[in-house]
Amino acid sequence: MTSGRAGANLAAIASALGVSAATVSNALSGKGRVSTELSEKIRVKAEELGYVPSIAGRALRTGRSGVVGLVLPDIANPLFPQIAQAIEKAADAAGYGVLIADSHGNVAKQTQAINRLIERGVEGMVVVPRRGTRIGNVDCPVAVIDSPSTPGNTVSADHWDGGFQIGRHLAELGHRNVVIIGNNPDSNVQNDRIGGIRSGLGSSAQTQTLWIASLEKRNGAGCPLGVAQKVMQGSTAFAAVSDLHALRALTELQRDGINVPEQASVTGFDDLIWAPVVTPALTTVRMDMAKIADLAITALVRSIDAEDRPLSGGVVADISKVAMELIVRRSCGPNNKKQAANTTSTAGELAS
Amino acid sequence: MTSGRAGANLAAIASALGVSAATVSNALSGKGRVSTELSEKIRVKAEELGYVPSIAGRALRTGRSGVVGLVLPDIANPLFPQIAQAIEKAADAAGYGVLIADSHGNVAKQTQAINRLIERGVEGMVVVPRRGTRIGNVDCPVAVIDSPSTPGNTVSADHWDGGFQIGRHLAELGHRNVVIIGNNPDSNVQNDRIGGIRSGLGSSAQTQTLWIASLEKRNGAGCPLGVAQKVMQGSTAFAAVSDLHALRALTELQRDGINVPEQASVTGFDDLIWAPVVTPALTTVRMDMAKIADLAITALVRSIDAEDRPLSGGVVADISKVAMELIVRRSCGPNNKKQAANTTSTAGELAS
DNA sequence: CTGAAAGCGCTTACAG
DNA sequence: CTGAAAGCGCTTACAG
Repeated sequence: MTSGRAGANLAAIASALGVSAATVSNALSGKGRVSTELSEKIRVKAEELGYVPSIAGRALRTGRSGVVGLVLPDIANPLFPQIAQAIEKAADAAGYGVLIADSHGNVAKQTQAINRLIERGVEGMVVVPRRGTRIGNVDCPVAVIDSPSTPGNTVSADHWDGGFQIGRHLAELGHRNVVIIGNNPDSNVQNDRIGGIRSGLGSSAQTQTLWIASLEKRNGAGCPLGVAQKVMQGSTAFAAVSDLHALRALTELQRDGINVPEQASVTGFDDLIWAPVVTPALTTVRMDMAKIADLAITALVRSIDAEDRPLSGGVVADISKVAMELIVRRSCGPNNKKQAANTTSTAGELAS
Repeated sequence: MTSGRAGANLAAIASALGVSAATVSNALSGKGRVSTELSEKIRVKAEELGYVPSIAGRALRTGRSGVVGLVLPDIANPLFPQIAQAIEKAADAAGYGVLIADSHGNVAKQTQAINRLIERGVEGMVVVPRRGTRIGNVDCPVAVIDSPSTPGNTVSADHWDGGFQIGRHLAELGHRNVVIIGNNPDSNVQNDRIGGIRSGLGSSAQTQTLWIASLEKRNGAGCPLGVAQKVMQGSTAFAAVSDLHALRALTELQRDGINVPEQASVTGFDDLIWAPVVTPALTTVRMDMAKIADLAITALVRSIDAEDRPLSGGVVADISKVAMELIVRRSCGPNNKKQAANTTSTAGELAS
């Protein structure tokens, strides 16, 4: 906040023009208390001197930093880049800069990250909480992006509806025996998605849930999911709560000689970067990140403006859930008994 | 930068204790000009009042914002999360906050992003430039992370060496006919990697390069790479310059009935999140992001300290390239003529 | 060891 | 329409 690396400050412009700093300030902020001609002269001079306003000076005077924080549980998570990008864009449009913080690791780190952000003077923050964390008692407005079923949530995708769309799509393709693949049964987001999938499939469908975390605890990280076996046992579709798990299922099926989508359909979630790239391309569901970010930032800014330098901050209350969009790609085909039976033997030949 | 949401500022502590603000400042900054007992009393009082120093006040006085910028060409790129995370961590360790900026789109956006960062008072910035961009004439120290062969580069992975390790590994496994998969021939990073791969394979190997961008321009986005056909024509390995392209090749091979690694090996680059998760797990090469980030931030901070509020900034000069680490996983096996010949017919059956 | 004073750059009532 | 003055919170010589 050295401001004038380029040298000029308000006073410099003022003295160069023989006017007061107050007038320069008024002219540049365009509040209209200065004559048009003088304003114009000041603007030109400012440009000429390469004037860059000092955020520090302004912040000190107004108590506003023009910066919000973004707390992410794990920046390396493949979904968060989308969030970060959307938040940055929305914040920028609202005139705010974005300071990032990674709550990587544990809840203590999250609290620490939040505190550091406060020390750095953020006016508010958007936080994507760690699993099972409640954000309480933060000294500034907070918008929480999590899951509609999480208390204190501000905005999020309608994960349940996303699941419902997937489930309905599979049902329409004729799938009646579906394996749902989740990672962690403690995740609100995952449970919302799974609930939606089940509901979308309808009561006539058989479902079972494969929890990767439990499986890996038993068999070691990176162990096979055993999806090919599920196909032998009659399952015709795999609905994963993330494109990452869908990818895992897809490649394991292929490696074991099962044709996707002829013998088994695979769906994911989130439209991650590889979804359109793999063969066959993944059917998935996408959240409208831009909209979520807009809502989060709008709510945050409203709260910041409403408070207008109070002594206590707080959590912005529940607002809305954003619809998800189904993206149908080739990994998902009709359940065709004859073909499935047909290819089982071929698969057998190849698998060994 | 409202500082005292919690209320207390230096003056409040001072008057509560009947001392001067200067003394409080000295005590809290620990520069040792205050008696131990008084220091302790001040520290306790500060804690009690929930004192949070005003960055704005300090910044205005010292001319230092304690913030650096991070400019990324596309936050949604799967590799950048790792960069962002590492930079955030390194900056945090050095006492700096990180303001993010996305130069998404074009070069004009990049310039604009840089300017906005300057307006926000960053003391320096780390930039991962857009392809083919030179960063010049920025009003603060800049560390550039790109490729050793890019002029003005500050730190980066040794992409050539990473390629070399991949190439040598494939050569040791007996591969003599390798397809290199790149995206864009204009990328310094990709060219470095490809040069390394060729060199690692040695002069006895036949190589050809498949440029995805050109292919897609002819055949449309998401078109098949035709990798199975390459196998029929005698290629036994595919070395991609990114795990994303490796994944594309892998799934396409599997979909076309080619067994990986028995009939063809596949390697990637960057150890992206799915590399260990797919079946077979991808052999790849990883950059030491933590080290790269440390070097970038160290160089940046040194430059910031050296300048100590000059009128001109500039680019931190060339420094170093960081070794890459080969990660061998199952996607990569020995070239075994007999087995390859053996499975070709099976592949043929399935392919149609 | 402690304090009084000045000043970083800005904005905002308030006077004129 | 324009200006003089005060003050946001901090740190840093300088005196004592």
